[in-house]
Amino acid sequence: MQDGNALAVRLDDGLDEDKASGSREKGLNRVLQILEFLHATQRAIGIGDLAKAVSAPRSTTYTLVRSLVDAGLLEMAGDGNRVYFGKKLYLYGMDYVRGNDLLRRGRQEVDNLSRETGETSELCMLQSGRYTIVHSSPGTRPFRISSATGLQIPLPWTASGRLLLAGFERAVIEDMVSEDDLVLPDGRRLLLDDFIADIATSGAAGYCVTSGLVDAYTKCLAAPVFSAPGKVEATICLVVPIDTSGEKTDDLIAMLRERAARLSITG
Amino acid sequence: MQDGNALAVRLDDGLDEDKASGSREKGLNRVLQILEFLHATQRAIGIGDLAKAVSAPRSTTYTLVRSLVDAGLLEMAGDGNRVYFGKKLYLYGMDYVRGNDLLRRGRQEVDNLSRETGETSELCMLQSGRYTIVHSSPGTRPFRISSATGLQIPLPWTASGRLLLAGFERAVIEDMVSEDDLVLPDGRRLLLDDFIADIATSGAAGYCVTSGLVDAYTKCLAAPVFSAPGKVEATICLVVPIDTSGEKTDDLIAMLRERAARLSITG
DNA sequence: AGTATCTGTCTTGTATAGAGTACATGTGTC
DNA sequence: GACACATGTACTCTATACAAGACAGATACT
Repeated sequence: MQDGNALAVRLDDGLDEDKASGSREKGLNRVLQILEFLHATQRAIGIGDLAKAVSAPRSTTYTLVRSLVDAGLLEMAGDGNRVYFGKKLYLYGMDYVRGNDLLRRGRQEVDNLSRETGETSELCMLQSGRYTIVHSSPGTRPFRISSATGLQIPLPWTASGRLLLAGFERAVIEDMVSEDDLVLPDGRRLLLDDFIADIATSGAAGYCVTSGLVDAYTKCLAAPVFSAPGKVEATICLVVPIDTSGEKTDDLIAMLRERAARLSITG
Repeated sequence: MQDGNALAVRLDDGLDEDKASGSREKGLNRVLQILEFLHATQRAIGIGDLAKAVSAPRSTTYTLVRSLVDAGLLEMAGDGNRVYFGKKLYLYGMDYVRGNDLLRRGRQEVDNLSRETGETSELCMLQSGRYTIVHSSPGTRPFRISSATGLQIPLPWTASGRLLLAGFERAVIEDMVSEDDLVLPDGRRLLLDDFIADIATSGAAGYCVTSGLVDAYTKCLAAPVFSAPGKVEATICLVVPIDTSGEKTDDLIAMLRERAARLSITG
């Protein structure tokens, strides 16, 4: 592996990584970076490469990985000297689901929706200032739009993003959305003001539709799930072909809004 | 802190906790203890209480929890100043499932089994030297035997435990099984030699049945899932009423073994 | 009012965890 | 065989992360 950068991934987001560089770094932070990196790459990696990837000293990485493997948060992957997430993280994740009504019911509802409509359906939330697909159910189309659970996408690219930011101060939104986030995959550039206006109208309307934003062939319908009046905790959304008729789209939106309302906690 | 033990939970297992006590402790270890404690208690807890529970200084606990909350591994629970597992752990857990064929297929198979037989079915694995219920599907009996995912039970109490230890050295087994583990819930005491003999016969037979071990009313049927010839990676098991007829038991065992074989990777 | 017990933040000294470096071992290539 | 480049472990040295304690603000009970 001469290039080694085949694994290059955006890490410099949630945790501000590099700072003054050369300096000594807290072990816990290194661990958080390791986990974040594994989440981004979605595959097992050798310890040496891992050290490079999170730009940590090799010796440190070895000791940290040993701790994590002993604790079961990481596991040595089958073929020898690679590590990936471990069973413990799965167990903790299940604990989270159990303690979180919204997630549990939301997953169920999303599965139902995709089965009933045949379209890809997703449950989305804000995760440390970023849009995250928390659960996704594929739908039955021959060429289905796949998007992995846990994928993080810039907020302005999505319908759900517009709903999730409802009620936030302008300053907070500016903080969450980087310049890069405003550039769509096809190179087009959104204006921050337009985006903020979209947020307001979507919030008022109680749903949001975006067409051809992340790609040219799909349209995204989303409805907000409230954890308290005015507070959007999550969204459920459907990804449909962009040429879906207006009538059908309206039906799906109505369906989506009804399900979202059922999931909401109307305190 | 004279009492404070309302929250006392067995923590002194995987990680050897107390050691020389008064001494300074690595932040990462404290974090691992915190996660383990939350997993054991299965509920949100105040930061002050958390500090007591893992016997860490309050100030340290505050900083660690802040880091973990910022990273999304923990979340402040709804009502104010309590913490519990966060979304990130769920996402990491899903990554684990995705990267782990056996777990993914095993969950599926267990769900099928419990639907087809109506009995409680479980997927079990060794997790840092302890028996762990990795996935469990309830079955349809009016009074069903419930056992939570992630629950850890002494190996000698279970049929799966006997299969999971197949092929291990006697010394290793002695190391994994404490004196307490040999005492059943009703007070009866198993002999280590008998247990080790059970392991051998179960391994040879390719299945294991235990009756009335954890409680007087149930019988546990288990079959091994292999990750390589001779290496037991997991078990699938059925929990049935103790008075299930011999004939029906035999049928279920045959079914179980067939499913387990299908899950196995026969290198 | 006074007392007691929380929570959350901040500051300071020092034990120690992390960084750097070296070395033994393994593997592939020329 | 010599070289380049991995992995995994072991060793010091010192910058700093942890621990302890003080502090202000809440809440609660007498």
